[in-house]
Amino acid sequence: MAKTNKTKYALLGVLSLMSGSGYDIKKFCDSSISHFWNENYGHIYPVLQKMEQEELITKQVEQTEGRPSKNVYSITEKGRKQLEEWLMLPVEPEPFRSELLLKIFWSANIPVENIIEKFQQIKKESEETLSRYLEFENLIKTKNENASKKILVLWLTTLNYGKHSAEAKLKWCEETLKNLEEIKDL
Amino acid sequence: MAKTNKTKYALLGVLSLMSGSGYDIKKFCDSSISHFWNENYGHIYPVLQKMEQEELITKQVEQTEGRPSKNVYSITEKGRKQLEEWLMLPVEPEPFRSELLLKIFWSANIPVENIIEKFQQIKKESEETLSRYLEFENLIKTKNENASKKILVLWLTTLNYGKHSAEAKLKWCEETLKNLEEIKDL
DNA sequence: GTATCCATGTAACCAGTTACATGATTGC
DNA sequence: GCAATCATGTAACTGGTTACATGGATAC
Repeated sequence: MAKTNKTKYALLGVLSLMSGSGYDIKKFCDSSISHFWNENYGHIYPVLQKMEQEELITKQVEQTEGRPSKNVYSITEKGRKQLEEWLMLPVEPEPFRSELLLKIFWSANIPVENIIEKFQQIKKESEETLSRYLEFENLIKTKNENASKKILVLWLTTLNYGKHSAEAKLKWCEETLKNLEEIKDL
Repeated sequence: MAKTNKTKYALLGVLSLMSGSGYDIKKFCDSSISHFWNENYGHIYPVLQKMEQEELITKQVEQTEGRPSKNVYSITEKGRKQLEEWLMLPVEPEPFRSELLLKIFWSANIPVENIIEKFQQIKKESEETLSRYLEFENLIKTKNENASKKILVLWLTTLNYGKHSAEAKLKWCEETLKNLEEIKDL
């Protein structure tokens, strides 16, 4: 069984909230789900075309004065149904691949100082990530006061995942740095 | 800049510990780094061939009675050097994509009961993952008593990452379940 | 006699990234 | 005058997965 194309559902998700062009969709993604999902034009445009053929979305060309013409896509009933079917399905376990852990695992011959540097860097990045999440949380809470409680809970849940995993990473770095300092002088 | 082929380094890593065939390498991966890295034959064999051409590894054909012939690969000096160069480099931030979070984000029209079920399942999986890590930790500690302290620390560090993130996921599930129960009857 | 292990490989395919190409408008 | 924004797309490429093909040996 071939891997299902999840980009399709990401785009359908955006179009279930609003009609828009590939460009609009990309912007929306960047400002809302970028902490766990990214898309790039080179993929968005062909997938939109394919979805139009499958009648999951429809296209309307919009001409504005002195602007490049815009292909505005809207989700169809069929599209909405397919999205919901997918959403109802249980989540498949996602294979996890980490370059970081791979490097650590094979670092027996690398100077401990180099490994320590790496962990200091990762620790710093985790701290930054964490504070970005906290900021973003406030933004969501204040900007969406009139959104439904359910949507708010769902959106905060995705954020909360980020917070928990950044915190976990941070703790891991601290523990590891302690362990590495211990073996530094052996 | 094209994405660098990390499978190459995974295979070089294994071959830096031991010479072996594609089959051996796969077995090793499955039993040691499978909690953060996976490889499959369809990728291993062609990459091994390519690496041989680049002189990072050498091949020796081994014939045993009543066995399929075996291509035993060994790492060369050049291969060892390339591996170490890569290991010394700082870790690039890894783009993160989560189908789970994508589904949650778009679940505004999905019954809360369905979402709750998903989280119960994920919680269960996290608990299982966590206990597998704990078992594996004991295994590593007892089985590698005579390994160098450094290697032990490195290996346990990769495991520890898994433990921390499984714990974080568990906590996240519990919090989310509480939140979902609250909005269930709205 | 059946399932699993040992062992290697290819072909088809899909997802996703990067670079390239174009060009007008708006804001500084 | 320059950078950024708006806007769409294609081509080349890479990485990775799955399915297919083969076949003897061993363990139950």
